Amino acid sequence: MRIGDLAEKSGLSTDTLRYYEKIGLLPRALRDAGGRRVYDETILRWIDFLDRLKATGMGIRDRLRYAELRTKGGASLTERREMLEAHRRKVAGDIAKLTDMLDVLDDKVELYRKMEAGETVDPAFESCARTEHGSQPVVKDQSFDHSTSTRAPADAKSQP
Amino acid sequence: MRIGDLAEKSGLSTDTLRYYEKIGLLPRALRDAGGRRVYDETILRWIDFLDRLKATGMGIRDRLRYAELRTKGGASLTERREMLEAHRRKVAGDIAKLTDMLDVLDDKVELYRKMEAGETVDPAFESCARTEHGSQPVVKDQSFDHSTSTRAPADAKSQP
DNA sequence: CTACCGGTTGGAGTGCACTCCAGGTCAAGC
DNA sequence: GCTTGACCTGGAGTGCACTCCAACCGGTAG
Repeated sequence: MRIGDLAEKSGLSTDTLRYYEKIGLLPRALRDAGGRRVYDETILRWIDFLDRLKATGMGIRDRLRYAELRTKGGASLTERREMLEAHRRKVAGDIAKLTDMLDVLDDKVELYRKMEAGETVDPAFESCARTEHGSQPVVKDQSFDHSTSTRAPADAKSQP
Repeated sequence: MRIGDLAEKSGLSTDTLRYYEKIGLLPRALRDAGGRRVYDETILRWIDFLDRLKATGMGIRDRLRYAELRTKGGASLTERREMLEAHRRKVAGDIAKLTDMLDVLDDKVELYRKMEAGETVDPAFESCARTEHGSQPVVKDQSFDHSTSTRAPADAKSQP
């Protein structure tokens, strides 16, 4: 498999694949007689996992660190596990944040619908969209880190 | 309230607040006799909502568009609602993606723990972490857009 | 033989979202 | 009166994550 095929199968551009190799996210590829990169299917698993780490908000630095550890083999298992556990906590926190936002959006959409229909909105509830006001993380889950969402002093309104 | 106080209350830096005003995310603030920005509390609601849009992955362009619509008042209600509905679909998709990733991470952490404990992993399951394999979105929700996650051809393994 | 396609390299350019800085103004406290 | 500190402006700089480009090379089809 050459870089074009891999690009197609992985969904990344050839430029991105070369860039990833340059910075060390992908191992240096074997070359054919003409100096062209040759890949086997297994690389797809790694790319797929990298992609997931990225899609779930892990920055390039951490992905790089993880890739680096991976090349060191078994000795790095513990550190890799710790990285994944830390990422798991971040992901769980993000899910909670997004789930909260879903409620906020639903309320706001509801309000806008009413206003579009010409209903007069009680001044006391004008522009009101239920926000955090201490809503507990919705994910029923033990190892969960709220540190990322402990920030807003729970203002209950939001002007449209 | 001057910009320093607002920075403290909102969690944004004074530079960011001025930058937001410059690009139009925040309305041009009133000034005191000395030309300094003066804010009232209501701006916090707007900043808070902007912050949520950002935290849930809305880019500055769209936030800008929304802010622009907001200044146009009631005539823009429908478009604003449509934007929020589109964002809701994105957020719901993101939650599904993150929830999938949670499972992947749990499996990988589990595997690493076993390997750390010295258990020999069956070669057939070596480096195996259950991935998507068609897991339905976990969010029990009707108006949901999978378009963002219809991408990977479900490769079941991922080299650690 | 040559046109063309897909690959190679190093390096420059892009877009986002800030972040920092120089050089200046203003109001209040000592 | 002078210092201090918060604020002002315009513009430059930063970090991330690509993305594009010029100039070149190698294999294959017509």
